[in-house]
Amino acid sequence: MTLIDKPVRGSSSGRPIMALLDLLGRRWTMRVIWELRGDPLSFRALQACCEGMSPSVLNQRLAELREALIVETGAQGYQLSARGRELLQLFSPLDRWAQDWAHALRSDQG
Amino acid sequence: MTLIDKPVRGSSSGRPIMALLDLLGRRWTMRVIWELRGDPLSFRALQACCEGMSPSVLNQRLAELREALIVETGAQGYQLSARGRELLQLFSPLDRWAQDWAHALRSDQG
DNA sequence: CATATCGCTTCTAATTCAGTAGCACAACAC
DNA sequence: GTGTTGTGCTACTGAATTAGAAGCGATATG
Repeated sequence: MTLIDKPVRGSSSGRPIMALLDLLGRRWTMRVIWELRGDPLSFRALQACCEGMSPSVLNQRLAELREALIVETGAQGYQLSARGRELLQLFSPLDRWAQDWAHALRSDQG
Repeated sequence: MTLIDKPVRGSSSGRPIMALLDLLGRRWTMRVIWELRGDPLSFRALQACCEGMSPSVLNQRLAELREALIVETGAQGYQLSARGRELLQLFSPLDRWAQDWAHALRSDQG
């Protein structure tokens, strides 16, 4: 039973996008992918990047991301797989969007 | 103190992208945005779309997304704001990516 | 009046996450 | 050999988040 077929947390539809949204909708998951956008990082470097997130959760996320073939372990530590870099590129526009968004929030509420 | 300025869960950097990743990295958040890609949905319709997610959590997510100006309430129920639809468009390629991904996972593990 | 549907609240239990301490291993110095 | 340092990672307990069911007040329809 693969990661895709088994009933995903909060989704038993089996549709890949639901499985993906569930995977990404776990605390720190997108952040970890984001932090691996550059050079490979060691476990402890990743931990430091993510403001000291718990090693237990980091290890869990890394296991999930490795099982999902998004992250792999290389000689210099953890890095995105080719597929993972593809996914990251889909996120790249988020950075720009987030800046506009922050500006709008400040105008609206601040 | 705005949503952007206050120390975001797991991030005190104040960088918009971190605030965004934190917001999206909560259970059901991306799923709710995804389910609102079409017509407006009522509270209970959204709940049904999301396989019966807890009304307490749904209400909490809707409040967060409204505060973030991503979701708004219209005559026919909840809908994405213009900004929210922009964000959704950044997600659209995810659907395609997820299908390739599912195929790869099945080849690799299934 | 009764009935139904709606958004939403309240409550408790289950799950997940946070945070600290520390283990096992390897690479170095001595 | 011993000691030190750094690594990936585990184990544990308490805190935070989520799940799940029940139901309230409001509105609409008969």
